[in-house]
Amino acid sequence: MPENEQDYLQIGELSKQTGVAVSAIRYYEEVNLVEPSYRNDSKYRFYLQSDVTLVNFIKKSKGLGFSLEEIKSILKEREEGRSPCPKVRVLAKNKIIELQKKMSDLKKLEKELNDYIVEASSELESGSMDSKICGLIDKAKS
Amino acid sequence: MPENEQDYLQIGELSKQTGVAVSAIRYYEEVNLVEPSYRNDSKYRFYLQSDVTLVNFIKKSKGLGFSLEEIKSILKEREEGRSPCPKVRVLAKNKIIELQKKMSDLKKLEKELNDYIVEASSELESGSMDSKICGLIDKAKS
DNA sequence: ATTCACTCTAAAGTCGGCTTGAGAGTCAAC
DNA sequence: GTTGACTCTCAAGCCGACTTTAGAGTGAAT
Repeated sequence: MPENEQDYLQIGELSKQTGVAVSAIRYYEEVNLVEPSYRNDSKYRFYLQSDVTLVNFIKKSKGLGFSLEEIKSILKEREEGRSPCPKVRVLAKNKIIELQKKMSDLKKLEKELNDYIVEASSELESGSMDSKICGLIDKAKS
Repeated sequence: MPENEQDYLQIGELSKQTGVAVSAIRYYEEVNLVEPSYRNDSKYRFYLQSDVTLVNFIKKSKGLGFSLEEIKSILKEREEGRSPCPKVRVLAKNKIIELQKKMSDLKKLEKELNDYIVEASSELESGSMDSKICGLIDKAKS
């Protein structure tokens, strides 16, 4: 099929160019995320340059918190000729909302801790720090 | 040891009051996170009211993305009499930074998608959408 | 005395996302 | 023609955080 094997990457090269382990790339194939564009007689996988981009896309998306299943569904949409963008945008929006909630919760926790530290050091001065060593845990009502 | 068993919660009650599964609570004991304050002759676990707060703290922290190990280290500091706050603050700060990076990456992705959609629809009008069905993947360079 | 909900332990299973191991084939260089 | 780096498959192992299963004991009510 290929004009010329030099135009293709072997799995090790793809791994090097993306920083994704060979075993992981093989795993992506197992879950139908990345297929080599062909295999030679000795079953060696050969990839296109565009697969570098694809694997990088997977890597990036994973880093943003998408699961391989989510990534797959995006890719499937594209395969089917539909633009994946609306789907990606929904996923991205949800992820952003999720992260925003976490951040605001964390900021609340941080503020509680700051408040506590102030409290604690004034109590330290007045010499009665015994019982509530850290208000933190008692504040975890929710 | 206890004055009165009524003052204590059995594991099912603790589970109900926290919304954390019985099996999960037993697991927390296995990894030294939550110990029952005593056990009766038939090995039943009995917990203090304060363990409700503790389990809720674990639940909350987990929700914020802390691992059980991280939570344990916070709790250990407290046990050792040191105030866990500095540690918690460091962990919280790191978590916030992590989330901020993810959010900014997601926002970048979202923007790329918006840009792409504009591009795509103008290309649609001009009638040449063939090759780059979605710019998304080709933009995943990083 | 029996039913029934609850509890116990120990071990195995689950899920996602891989990695590791074993054993074998491939390929270019010396 | 052998070394060494690379590739292959298939199966098993690993991590965290649990859940599930199996079999047995407990405790209160009927």
